[in-house]
Amino acid sequence: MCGHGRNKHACECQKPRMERFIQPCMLLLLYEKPAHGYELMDSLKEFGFEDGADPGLVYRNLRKLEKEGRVESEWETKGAGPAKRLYKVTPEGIDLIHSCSLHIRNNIERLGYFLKRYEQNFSKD
Amino acid sequence: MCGHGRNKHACECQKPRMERFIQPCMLLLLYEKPAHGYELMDSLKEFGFEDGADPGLVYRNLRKLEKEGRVESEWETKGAGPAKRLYKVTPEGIDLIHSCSLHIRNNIERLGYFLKRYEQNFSKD
DNA sequence: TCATATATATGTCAATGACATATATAAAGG
DNA sequence: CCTTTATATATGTCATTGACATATATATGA
Repeated sequence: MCGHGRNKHACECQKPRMERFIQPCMLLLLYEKPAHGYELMDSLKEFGFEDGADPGLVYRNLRKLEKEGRVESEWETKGAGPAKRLYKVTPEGIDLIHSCSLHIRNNIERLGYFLKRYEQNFSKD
Repeated sequence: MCGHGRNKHACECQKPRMERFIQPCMLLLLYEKPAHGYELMDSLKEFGFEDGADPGLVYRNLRKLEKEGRVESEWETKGAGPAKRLYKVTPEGIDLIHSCSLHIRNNIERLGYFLKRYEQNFSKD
């Protein structure tokens, strides 16, 4: 089975990977509330990353975003469990959220155009 | 400059690649009318592939789709210019169009959810 | 003490896309 | 006739990305 919600279906095609979609999602979550990677893995479910996002993806993207100055972090040694790195968005990160949202708008338009054209060919009216 | 139409903007983030989006677009075009690669490169503009799609992408995807039985082709030696390969969609290709359209619906939902949440944070009301 | 939950990090491989380049044919213009 | 351009297909190479596996360490609870 593939997909979720109303669109769950037996799948014969490859899953679209939503490439790079994880980055704006992580940034938006961090904008709403500073968090550490382990939390993000879970809250990314809200954006459709089923079963929680892959740890490798999350941590590597966090480090990449930090190298680019989009987020910054500090170690939290206090509290329960092993030390965690608390991430916050920087102003540059917020800029990235804005420009990503424009791309996402574009993509919705393109995908919507595909669907419209798809339905012109296949809808049974 | 990045993007097109209403959403054209000065870009500071990486271009989303619309990974695999080219395949359903090619299949839908071929469903509407059998064509050869060179034509597709041009008509993919309608789906937002600016300046026409990359020849490498188009031809490699055509060969891949043919290997998977989603399209079939025959050489056209007649007519003007060098020999061209005329591609048609197979029933398996049509199945792929349908399941891709479900994925695309999912993606629109996910992207729409991101936008909604983005606007909750940033719209200036 | 042993298993489990929390937390971060890296290794490896395949899929994908971007860009460059190779090839051949035909038409058009000088 | 020769050169340029348009048509047409195909491959080479490299970086990015994602999927999956694995390594590591700390605290908690049974």
